Amino acid sequence: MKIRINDDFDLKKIIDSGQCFRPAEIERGTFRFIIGENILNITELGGNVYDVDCTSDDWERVWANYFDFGTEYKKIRLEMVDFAATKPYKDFLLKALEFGAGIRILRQDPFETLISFIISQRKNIPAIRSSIEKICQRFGRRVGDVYLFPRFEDMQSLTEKDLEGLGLAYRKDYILDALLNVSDGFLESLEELSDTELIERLKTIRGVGDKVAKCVALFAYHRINRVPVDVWIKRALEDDFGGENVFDAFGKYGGLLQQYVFYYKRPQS
DNA sequence: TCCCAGGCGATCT
DNA sequence: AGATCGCATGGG
Repeated sequence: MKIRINDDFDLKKIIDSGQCFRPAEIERGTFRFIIGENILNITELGGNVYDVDCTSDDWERVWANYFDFGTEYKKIRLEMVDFAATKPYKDFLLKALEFGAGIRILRQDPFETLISFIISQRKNIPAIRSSIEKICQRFGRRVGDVYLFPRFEDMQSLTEKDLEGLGLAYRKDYILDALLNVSDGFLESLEELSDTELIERLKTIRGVGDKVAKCVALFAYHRINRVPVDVWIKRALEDDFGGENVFDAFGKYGGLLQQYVFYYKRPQS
């Protein structure tokens, strides 16, 4: 099925912006995304046209939400460009907003996002991907040549021993504590909470601090005003913004701006 | 080889 | 409340 997408939509940038770990460019111009038990192969045909290997029903039901087509990213980006132009650090900001044009914030699965960002601490992105892929292969259901990310039910009775050999190191305990907490609709119940309450609840899980909680809030619960501050954002704040927290100034889009800055600041691997 | 990674919890002041 | 430190492992 062919589709046309007129808004900001750059698959490679979305994948390389550090918000997700499993999606990949499997052939030149063809990308694979997975959410739940849904697998999508999407190919760039040029001229804002894409080929997708799903039904129009699944596109509307699953993928339009996942790619957040209800939000106009180009419009927001241009608003941010106008606002950035009034700032003393505009040179860096304008370059970041241009460089990252096409980035969107995916609406990802909360359980996968939580486990993934617990793993992410003190790891580089290739190492994170490696650990997550091993988890999928060991505990996830196989669909063709793809392993789904395991559901909570697939992991709930795991012990520390089951988590060996996955490159998790001290994070094993954190994942086990997350599994203890994440039951009986815990993650679903967070949907209705305010941003600050959501983050506080997530931080009750061992191994979830401010940074990981904000990543989950931003990437799974779509709280696009929450700003995870990692080493790269810290560096940008010091190197490029004179220590001033620019993200506050952008208010409700702070988390989105954070994503542009992260993508611009982090060297491409 | 060596450095460092989308941090966190414990332990101080 | 804020600063410092150890942490296990793997990727570049």
